[in-house]
Amino acid sequence: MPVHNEDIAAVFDEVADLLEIEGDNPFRIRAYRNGARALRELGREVRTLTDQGADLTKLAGIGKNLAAKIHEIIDTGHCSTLDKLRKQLPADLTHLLKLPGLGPKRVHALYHELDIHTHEQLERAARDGLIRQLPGFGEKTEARILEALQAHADTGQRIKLAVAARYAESLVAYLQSVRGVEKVDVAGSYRRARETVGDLDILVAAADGRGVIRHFVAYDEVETILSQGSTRATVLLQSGLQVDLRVVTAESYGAALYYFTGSRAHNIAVRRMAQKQGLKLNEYGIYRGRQRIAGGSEAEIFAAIGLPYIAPELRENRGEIEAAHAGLLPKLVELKDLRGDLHAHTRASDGHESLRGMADAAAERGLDYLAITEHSKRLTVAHGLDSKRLLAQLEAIDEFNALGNMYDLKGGFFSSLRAKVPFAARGQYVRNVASLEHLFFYWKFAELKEQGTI
DNA sequence: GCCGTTTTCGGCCCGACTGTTTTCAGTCG
Repeated sequence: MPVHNEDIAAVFDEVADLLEIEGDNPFRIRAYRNGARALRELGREVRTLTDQGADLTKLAGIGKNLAAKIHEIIDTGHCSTLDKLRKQLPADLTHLLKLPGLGPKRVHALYHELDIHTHEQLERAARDGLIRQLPGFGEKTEARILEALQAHADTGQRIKLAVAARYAESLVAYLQSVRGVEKVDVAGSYRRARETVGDLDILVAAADGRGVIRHFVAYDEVETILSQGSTRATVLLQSGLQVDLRVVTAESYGAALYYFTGSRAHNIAVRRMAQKQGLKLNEYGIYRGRQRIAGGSEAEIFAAIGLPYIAPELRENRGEIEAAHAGLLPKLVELKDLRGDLHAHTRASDGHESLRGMADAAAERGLDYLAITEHSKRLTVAHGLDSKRLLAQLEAIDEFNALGNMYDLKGGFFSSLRAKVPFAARGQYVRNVASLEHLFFYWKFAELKEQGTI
């Protein structure tokens, strides 16, 4: 049976969970979690490395011990450390950790005091009022456990970045309208532009945190307030999306933005770096002793720790810090780098603009070329072009192109026979890049035309 | 359990909020 990185990472995570419940050395636990993350972010199968006889301890976060366990899992399909732990503790105990509000200490108490290791047992005990009797637990905790069990089915869902953007943008607009708010940003994985987002981390600069937070929790779409203090609050929206808000003063804004953009792994690595320089980095700034030496902007933070600016999209501790040190950070593709659009429709099929309108829009966006990719006659609902109309459009395109640089489209217009990708709405045109097939159709079409075949 | 510009031992990121306490442990991000 093939063993994938994810399988081994899951073993390490479970070992970490069980060790945590047993109250083991926190640093040993962290080492297992770091090992799991290293495997998930490796980018290739560790199995191919072992097949090649590579030394796994060369991987960051993998030492002699974890390397041996990886070999064991690949060779035998088992991890003796996990097997041993599972004999001591029921395997399903780790599921309780997933419930918000239940950490290792409480799960430990629930298991050792009340022999609880399943959701069903937990629910029964909570309903019978047994949980509130445990030391460190109370009525509220018991009630929250019941709530968490109820909500458990629909938690932990990640949503696509574009969907998150809809919630984020209206929340940002709302917060910007609150009096005293100086700046608003969405941090976290949203700012790092990950494909999916688990929750929204919103940062606000304002002198009066309490006032901002009062407005925040009163937002229309807020369903539940999970916590509310003077500098932070957490809510659930009606959609189930969790939103965390942090409020800091303007002088700490850069440090806070950096801190809450993460990723966690990136933060830990950079803090270590700062520590070695005798500096302390937290969400309020960079400190030498008690003196704050930076904090207002991210640029200040990077300057203070001696790194060039690292774009949020790169902050995953996957080599970007080393690359920054070496001056080898990659140049990211930006909107302004986009030279052309290889998929566009006009009113001739199901677009919303004329050829001229599309050319104007392309020129306005600074594009060099634009491909018009109408539907073929096969797609009647989209008013696809038959050969006659297609030829007429080609003529029109040729006429436009003959106008030279009037539109400043260096590559000009060109056409392809059909588009398989759905129509991209105006303003979203950068999202769709035509497949090679479109180009193929274009070239072939041009060739046929040159030959006089069509 | 990992790691090393204080390298084989002794460190390991840091702070806010909640609930249960009566000064703090547990959880979370």
